[in-house]
Amino acid sequence: MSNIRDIAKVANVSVTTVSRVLNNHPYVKEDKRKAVWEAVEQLDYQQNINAVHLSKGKTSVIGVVLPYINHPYFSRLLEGIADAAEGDGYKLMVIQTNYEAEKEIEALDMLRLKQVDGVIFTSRNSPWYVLKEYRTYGPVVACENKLDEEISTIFIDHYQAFQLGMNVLMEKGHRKIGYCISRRKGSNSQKRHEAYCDQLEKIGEPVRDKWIFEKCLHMEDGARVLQEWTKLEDAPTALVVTNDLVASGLLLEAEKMGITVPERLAIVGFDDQPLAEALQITTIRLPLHEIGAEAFRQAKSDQVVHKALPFRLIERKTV
Amino acid sequence: MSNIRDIAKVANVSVTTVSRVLNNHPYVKEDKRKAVWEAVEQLDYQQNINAVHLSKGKTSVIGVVLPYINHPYFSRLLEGIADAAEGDGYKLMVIQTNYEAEKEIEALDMLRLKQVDGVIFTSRNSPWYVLKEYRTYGPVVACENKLDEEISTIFIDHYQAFQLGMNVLMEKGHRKIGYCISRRKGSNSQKRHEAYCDQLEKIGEPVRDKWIFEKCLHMEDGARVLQEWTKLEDAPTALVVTNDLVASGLLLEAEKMGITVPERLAIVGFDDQPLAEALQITTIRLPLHEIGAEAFRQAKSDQVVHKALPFRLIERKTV
DNA sequence: TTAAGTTATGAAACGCGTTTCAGAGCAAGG
DNA sequence: CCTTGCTCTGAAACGCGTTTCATAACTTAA
Repeated sequence: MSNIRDIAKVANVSVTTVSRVLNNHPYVKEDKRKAVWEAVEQLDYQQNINAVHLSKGKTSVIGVVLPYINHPYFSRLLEGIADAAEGDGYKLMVIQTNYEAEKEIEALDMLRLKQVDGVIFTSRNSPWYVLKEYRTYGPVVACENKLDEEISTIFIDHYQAFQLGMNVLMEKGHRKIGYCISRRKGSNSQKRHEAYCDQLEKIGEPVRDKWIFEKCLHMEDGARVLQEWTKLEDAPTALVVTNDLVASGLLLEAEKMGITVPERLAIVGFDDQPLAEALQITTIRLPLHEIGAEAFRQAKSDQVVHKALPFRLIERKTV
Repeated sequence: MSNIRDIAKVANVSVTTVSRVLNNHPYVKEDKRKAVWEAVEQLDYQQNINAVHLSKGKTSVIGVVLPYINHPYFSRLLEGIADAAEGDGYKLMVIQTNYEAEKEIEALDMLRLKQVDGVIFTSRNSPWYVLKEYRTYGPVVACENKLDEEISTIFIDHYQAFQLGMNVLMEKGHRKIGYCISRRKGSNSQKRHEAYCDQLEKIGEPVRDKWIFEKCLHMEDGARVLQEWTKLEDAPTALVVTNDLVASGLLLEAEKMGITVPERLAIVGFDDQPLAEALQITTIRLPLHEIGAEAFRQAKSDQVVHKALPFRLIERKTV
């Protein structure tokens, strides 16, 4: 393996000149330029990018933290990040965490150790202050509604989005409304819960714990919830559901059980994945791709910004 | 930012000793160990991983090439890779290519420049010899049925798997069978095509070009194909379909059009995604997660191995 | 003609952790 | 008492590209 100094010797110039030529800097005479390229050719020179990273103090790599790679919500976000990163000469390092704090720290440590220039949390388990602690090492961005002066955020207003979902149902006369969520802990989930409680209060309905279905993230979870729903003595007539995947599971299981949607059970999903279109699920479209793209832009910048993106209702046939 | 030499000064030892302490090597007296850790604490030392990478000549990062991040086939593969990489202290760099050759080269260049220790091609567009060219820079693995002495491969036998799909249909009396594929060019696709032709020949049926539906990868493509199918004068009675996603699109569109499955059109999918279970699609289960895991193992090893994994038919209600 | 640029080039310092090798000190085996 | 071998430590070399600074040569404006 030859290095830049070998090239310099063969081309009869200094390493500085070699570096200049390789990086297309000005102020190098044409003949030397040529000599350098010939030497590169002759010695089959391969740059060692790790030396560049060490020298420059940056890597043009962004770390992406996501709990589950194989889930359309996160896949779509990741795609948005990747599409934005591509044209910008950035690479992505993905860290699948399963919501384990250690894995999240591992991702943050990549920032601390200068392996990545920034970190994007598509979702998280670790407390907020942990992200802040690592802020000194570089940009950290989160995909949730927080206005922190150190950490950039990109989000949709989950309170309003959930409210919209509730309103659609209420306009159709529903008063007995439940909801599905992946985990209660998440900050986006909490916003949804607040909206849930507030909306119920407006119509004078109590919050019934049995109507809140946790651990709903995948299609199978939807099927499970439907089963639970059938066993409820006092069951809700409508559900606002984590995402389209869970909504699909719910809908398909309902079909199997001969439960008509929306007559006996109305469903509102989130995301507007292709699946929702195919199954004609009424849903709230979230600009996941754009959230990803903006998250990337934030991650490569040292400025702290906060941005909310719009969502909108897609009316189909489950309400 | 302090470095290892600063630590050495403060702790009154050599950099060698500091390095030994930080890496938990033996042969360091307890008092020096302590002095080093105290200095680390005092100076708030942060290792620069790029220096480590440069020095060691490896990064414990594997590059993963995939055409589309946001597709359950590739997501599931990636998940398998990630799960295997996790316990092994490896990180993953993902490159989304959209099947563009340049992007694939970019991924291979990361290997050449020592940014990654190995590269996994979950699918590719570039010709095979290109991968071989880069083999000198490190392990390259492909997820397709090729027995090359330089490049490791992990795959399922797509010829046999497709054959199985055809047989299931033929056993039910189908003779007019078509198929869907993402792109004809891929080597896995070609195996399927061979199987298709061979099986048709066995029953004396011709290969009808109109019964081969290309560019089928997503759910929407399934809906499109169903529409095309309805317009065919002489239409097949059964389709072997790219994957469960396309099969779902097909099935749901059929339902909308009032076309009964499997009576008027039988469908066999591939993968066995949760969606296939939910929609009761007969499919051929591919061990995608395990393919990913094995691909990772191959990518971190310099030995060239070839491995085929088993598949199996999951009979449900679309045949 | 002189001061002020502009072009061109290289020495040396910088970023930083790992590893080899040489050597010192000490204990166990013969 | 001597040899062998293990414990412990540090100097120096290694991996390698970038960048600053000094300098030289040549223009151009005044």
